[in-house]
Amino acid sequence: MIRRLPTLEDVAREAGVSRATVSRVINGVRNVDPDIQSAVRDAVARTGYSPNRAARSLVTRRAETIALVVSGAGEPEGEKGSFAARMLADPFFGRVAGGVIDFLRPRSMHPVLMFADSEATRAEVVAYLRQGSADGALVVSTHAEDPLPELLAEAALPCVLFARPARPVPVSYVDLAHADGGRLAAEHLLARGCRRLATVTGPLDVPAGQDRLAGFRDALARRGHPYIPIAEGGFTYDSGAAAMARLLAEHPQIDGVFVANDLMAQGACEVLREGGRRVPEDVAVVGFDDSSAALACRPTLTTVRQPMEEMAGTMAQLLQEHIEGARTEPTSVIFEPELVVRASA
Amino acid sequence: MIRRLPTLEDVAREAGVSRATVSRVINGVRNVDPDIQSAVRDAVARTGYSPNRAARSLVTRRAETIALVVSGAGEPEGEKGSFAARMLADPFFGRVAGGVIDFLRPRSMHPVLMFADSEATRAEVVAYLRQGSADGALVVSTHAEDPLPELLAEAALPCVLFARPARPVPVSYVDLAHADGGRLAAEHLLARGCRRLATVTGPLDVPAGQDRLAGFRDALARRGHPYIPIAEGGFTYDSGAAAMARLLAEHPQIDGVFVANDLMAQGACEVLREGGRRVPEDVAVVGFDDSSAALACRPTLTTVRQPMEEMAGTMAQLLQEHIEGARTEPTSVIFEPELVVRASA
DNA sequence: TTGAAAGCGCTAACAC
DNA sequence: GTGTTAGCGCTTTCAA
Repeated sequence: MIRRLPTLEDVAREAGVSRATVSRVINGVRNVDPDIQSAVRDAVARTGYSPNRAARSLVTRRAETIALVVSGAGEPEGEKGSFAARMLADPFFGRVAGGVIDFLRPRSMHPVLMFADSEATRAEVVAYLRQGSADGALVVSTHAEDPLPELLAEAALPCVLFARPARPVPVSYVDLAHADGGRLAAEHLLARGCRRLATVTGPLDVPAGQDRLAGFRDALARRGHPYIPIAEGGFTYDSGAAAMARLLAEHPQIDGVFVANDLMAQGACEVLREGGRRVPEDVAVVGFDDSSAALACRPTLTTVRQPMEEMAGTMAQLLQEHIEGARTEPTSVIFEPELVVRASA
Repeated sequence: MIRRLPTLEDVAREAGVSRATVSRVINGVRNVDPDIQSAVRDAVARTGYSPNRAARSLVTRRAETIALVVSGAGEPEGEKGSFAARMLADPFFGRVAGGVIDFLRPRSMHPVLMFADSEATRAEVVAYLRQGSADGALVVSTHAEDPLPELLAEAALPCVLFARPARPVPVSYVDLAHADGGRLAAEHLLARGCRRLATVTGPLDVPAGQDRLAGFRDALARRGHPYIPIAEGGFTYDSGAAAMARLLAEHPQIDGVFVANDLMAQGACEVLREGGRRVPEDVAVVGFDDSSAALACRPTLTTVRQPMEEMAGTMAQLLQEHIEGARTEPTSVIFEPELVVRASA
């Protein structure tokens, strides 16, 4: 019995052929005699061989690994925990990661999880890719002005973003037609009879926040509602609750509100309830994303669905094409949102 | 300008020294003249060199990567999405992953995320480690009778489990003194005056479910409460709601309930509210975990805190020791729970 | 269709 | 304290 792990050489000897032949069989290259093929396979089984990834990567120059990176600004470590912990607790990230993984798994690939929220950690991401530890990156930015996409683009490293960057950068991305989502929300609220509308927006320095608001406003303006009170939130539960409270204090007559994501909508519903408003009887609420928060919320949220798993899958697909060189130009793929009607509006 | 990435050779030439010397500087090996050190560093900066991971791994036999694997039984793909998506949405997993990442990050390591819920995917995990793609595995099992720990142990692959396996396996693990947690819950409920207690348990085929129940029962028995109605749940929101409904139907007089995790407690609170019970005035509720669900729940949950980030950090630490050979025998580290009093009890 | 041989970029003896 | 050299295990021309 050999004490080290079996190598190609061992298998070759066992099968009575050369290393090259074993390699061909393993990699499914044609032009190998069927008899020899099965002899090799037997030898592989007998020796319990499995190819050494490092050795293979060294010559193919492929890590067969991709990085899933969550990139944010360097926020203070709140009591909600580290950046990584906060992101992992966010249902939005969960759906994106799930979509990526479901695309990768059938291909026997597994993502490396990275969190970047400082210059040092961003540099680490770039270094990781440069040294060939991963072939490309899927990046989810949580903030406007995130410098990572540019760093990656400058280094000519394959990457695909989830959502359009705030400033133009020559990289591929997948995104949602956020404005259409805002319109959907406006039309639904109007259709159910709401007349005193307001909105809790996302951060107004990121495209998703801006576009959802723009679409909502635009649809309302076209129906004769030129002015809508707004309160800006930060896509978190707490910020949604706080924004709702402000709105309620200044405009107690509100009968319908569009909240730019589900997590904030959950916070808003809570504030509404504490303020003695029934949802949807007194105030109808429409959320955004259709994340797990939409179902966890009481009442369950009527929301604008973002097909995140699909978007994430496409993102991974695009990255693979870039890595393989099948696609060289930056590409964007935009998905359409869909209204999901539940109890809150 | 060279078109390929710079190699050690390039840096050596640039600095006028040998490859070995550059390697020494890069790896911080002593016995290098300070002048030469800085000359090398300059050359590294000038060439923009970064070491090729595959080449290094090939000779060091270290991937400098660990796998974070979530292992479950092959459940049908419910409408809640794939296995990966479900796990990612679970606040329990989020805290574990966050803890692992926070341990790894300062060490410039990044975990590879793997999900195993079938024989094929479990084999993939084993193969991944065997081929040296990762040096070890951190495994979180979601089910009793998970065969993965045994597979890993048999292959002598470094791994550490989160929670004691249902059947004894010679591997290291971190865990909580679950029974003590159950006791804490019982004492708190009794102390606040509850006399008609009940409990929603976790799955009774896993140690965590059994032990929490045993501790709860034990503490009550010692105080003269020999019989407690129970309803078994599956650690999910829905199962908690369903179990609570059963309990309420059969024992409408209940005035206090210990629910074996926060997610189920959230579901239980919802059922209680729908059933016209005020929490905690009519029925006090104590959860378990102190996950994000505890804060999201209305009222906020009084719960038994599991220091998961710390446990996860220790798990990663143990794995590193095993990988480095500093630790060879299976080890267990048990943490103590703590009661966190909030609004629900 | 198969084999021989040349590296991929790096580390680690070993020699100086 | 530094350089020389021998591989690590694999893929891939190039010949046969």
